[in-house]
Amino acid sequence: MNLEEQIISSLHQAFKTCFDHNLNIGEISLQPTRKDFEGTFTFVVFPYLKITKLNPEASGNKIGEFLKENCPPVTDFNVVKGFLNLSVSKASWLDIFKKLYTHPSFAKLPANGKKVMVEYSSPNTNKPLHLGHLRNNFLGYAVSEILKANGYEVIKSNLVNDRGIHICKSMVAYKHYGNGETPETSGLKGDHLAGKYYVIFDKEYKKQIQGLVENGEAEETAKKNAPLMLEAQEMLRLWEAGNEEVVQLWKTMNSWVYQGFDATYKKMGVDFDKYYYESDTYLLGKNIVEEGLQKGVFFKKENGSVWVDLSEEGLDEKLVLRADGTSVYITQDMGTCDLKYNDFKIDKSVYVVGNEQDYHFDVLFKIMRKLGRPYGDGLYHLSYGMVDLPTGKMKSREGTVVDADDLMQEMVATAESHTKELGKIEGFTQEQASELYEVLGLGALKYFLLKVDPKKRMLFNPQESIEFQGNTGPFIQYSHARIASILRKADQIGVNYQKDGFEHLNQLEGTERDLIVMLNDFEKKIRQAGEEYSPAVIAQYMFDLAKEYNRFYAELPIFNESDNQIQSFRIALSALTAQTIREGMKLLGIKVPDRM
RNA sequence: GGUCCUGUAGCUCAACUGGAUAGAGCAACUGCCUUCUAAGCAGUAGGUUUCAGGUUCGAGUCCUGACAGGAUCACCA
Repeated sequence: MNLEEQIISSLHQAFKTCFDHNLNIGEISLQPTRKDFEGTFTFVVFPYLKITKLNPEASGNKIGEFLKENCPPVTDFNVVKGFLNLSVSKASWLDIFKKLYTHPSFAKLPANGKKVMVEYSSPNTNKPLHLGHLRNNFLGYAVSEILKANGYEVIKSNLVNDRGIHICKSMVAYKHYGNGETPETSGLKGDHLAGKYYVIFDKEYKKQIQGLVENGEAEETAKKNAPLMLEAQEMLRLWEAGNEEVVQLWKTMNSWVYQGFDATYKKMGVDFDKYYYESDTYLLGKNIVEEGLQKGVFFKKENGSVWVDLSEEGLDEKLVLRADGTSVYITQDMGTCDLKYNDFKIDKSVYVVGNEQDYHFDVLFKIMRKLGRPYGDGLYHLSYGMVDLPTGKMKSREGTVVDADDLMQEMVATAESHTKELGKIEGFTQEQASELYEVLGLGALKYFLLKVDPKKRMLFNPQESIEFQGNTGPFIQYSHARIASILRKADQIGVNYQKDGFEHLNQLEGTERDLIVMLNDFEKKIRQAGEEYSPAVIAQYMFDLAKEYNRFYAELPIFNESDNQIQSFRIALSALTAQTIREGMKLLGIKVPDRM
């Protein structure tokens, strides 16, 4: 039983004894005491006045007295209005510290025997990744790590959108204007090469439309009849028919793109356990349409198209199969949904996809539940908001996208110049230095994108994201490096801080206590982040923890402390903080340096 | 137009899910490097939580209605 549970149990007892009332344990909750008041936990008595039949002040006092007498960790209390503030003994905090410090895997909850798949990234293969993908990838990776820490077995998957009209556009443009260019001859990363031709397609296509319009065609028909568009559509048809030449070009260009993506993923520090390719899955789902018809979940219209009626669920009728019997987007998503389950027997399936697809996933999940899938309740759309630029929305065709590779490179370069300016890397080898720049640059970027609640749209201001002060990744990394420095020194001069150097300690400063309180919260934060699928919870916690540590660091001496026990305790407290920062940042996919 | 999301300090974000005097960072200003990393710490200033009602001991949080921004409503993906 942890401290909070212990106090809650005593509160339960208090109501029984003082007011002869059996309070439901689950209904009792404590909240942190506000900084301006004495105490650590606060119990709000307002909701219970009908039970106590006393005024708020008297109720608080009566319960407080009981706890002081009967709950050993509670040493004191005060009542302000209806708020009962509880102080906890130093010994309890020291106990908690010892427990955390000697607990080998405090950052991981026990396995719960459940499997979850997290699908994220899911790129199109016609262009390189951009800023929006960065948010997606960092989120997906971090949520996977967080779910692992919550005891799930996690399968990270990537559903690659490798076929369709978009890649055909790149292929058509390449055929016309490529002159046999390859990543090798052009010096371009494969994904950037494909993207280059996607842009060329759009440019030439627009010229053709303009030409047609000038010849008197309406814009609508011009868009449909432009030769390049017709050619792309024909290419898609040929691809589906298995035309050898087209398939060959498709394979070649996609393989270039994958090489490019691999490099980008590596730099981002994300990975996948399972790749799905849409070229393999796009025909799936038709059998489910059949099943749905038989079960009466779907119905057929006169022209042969198949629909689902979700009006009872507050949505509309939705098409699941075209009149000509071909699939739509949701058809294959139904199929892939089953495929994932059949492959891994997962209990939960998380889709990290932007909020512009809220409606689509709402429909998909409702359909799968209507069909009675065993994993139906485990389907979750982790919907995240767009990333805006100060100049407005990113539009790939207008060239206002922020390229992922460029941005990461820029962040690393900024980290480098900033670090050199501060002149703190004496004695670093060239290799160590560039490793540090990577860690800092990417740490800054990841933290910037992860600290915001996923579901909110966010503004990406290049200037601010590059800041290294305040609520940033490097600030947290810096706090870790400071501690690492202390530990090096402690090892060097032979201070024992492993377990028993502070066994008989019986005093505790306020900042030390505040730090322990915060460290003790880690498990709760991991749980909350898992329940809410929100790395932002961890990010916020990391910042608060680092800030608390820096306060401790500034206020209290360590190596100038004359009392050996206090000294080794402070070093141990620092070590535990470092470990918590390391584990927490790992959940965000951010590395922490030992020196910076 | 229907549906959904968002609206908090000049800017970027929090607020433990209904609790006390709404908190951080950036930007501005003031202190602190002869103690362990100043990428730090302490402090000052900055608010009618978009607006109007309602629910109750108590509302940034819940309900209703405005207003603003965004997404979506394809036999596209």
